[in-house]
Amino acid sequence: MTDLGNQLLANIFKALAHPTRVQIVKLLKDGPLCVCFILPKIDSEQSNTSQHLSILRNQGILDNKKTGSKVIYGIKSPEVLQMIELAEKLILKQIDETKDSLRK
Amino acid sequence: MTDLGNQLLANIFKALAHPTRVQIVKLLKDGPLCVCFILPKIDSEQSNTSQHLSILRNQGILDNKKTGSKVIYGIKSPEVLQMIELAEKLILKQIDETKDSLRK
DNA sequence: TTAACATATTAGAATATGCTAATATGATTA
DNA sequence: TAATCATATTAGCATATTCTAATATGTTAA
Repeated sequence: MTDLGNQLLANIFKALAHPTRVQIVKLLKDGPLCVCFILPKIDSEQSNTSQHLSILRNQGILDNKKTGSKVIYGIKSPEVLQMIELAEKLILKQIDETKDSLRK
Repeated sequence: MTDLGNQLLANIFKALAHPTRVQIVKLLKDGPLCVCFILPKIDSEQSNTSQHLSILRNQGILDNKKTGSKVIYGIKSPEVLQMIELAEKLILKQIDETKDSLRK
């Protein structure tokens, strides 16, 4: 693919390259949630969590809708869930390898 | 998953969060290659490319073996190829949406 | 054994990212 | 309309990442 394509791909990975953002995506895996529900699950300031939500939204990973004064975020690109599953699989394999190499 | 798990997941995404590193992984998709083959494909300094290879190796995404003075890098965790494919699918959908919204 | 080759490592400057604290915006309630 | 609630935005500091230039290490060839 082109340089531009690799940059776009890197941008997607960058959006997921933070533990808080991974946590947010996983929180939303079963459906959209109010920010007011997300905030207390996340161990950081309201403004910081809002910034992370905004990064995920700007990359087209999440979308949101306003209802009154509340805002509901949801997953717009379900591919990210599969990407996270693959990364989990990769990590589990690495852990198994490490265990094996300790045993012998 | 735990906080630790989200950090490990984020580390995998971080390893892919650079266009040069995406390009390297894609170069290796059909099999291992010599650094001497990779270097001229990548538009940056030798030392910089070496640093990117090292980041991918440290995250368990690539592995390498020495043969004489040459070094061969290959994909150790093929899950990353599927992760890139999913990210590509996501981007293509976004582009289609953008085209649609321009039309109407 | 010296020179050349292939790759890795290091230091440090430039840039990007993440965080906090403060403030802004917009909806709801009193 | 004033006060409060829910969320977003901004500024600026702290930290992390990226790049270049220089140098180191190990291997092969003369």
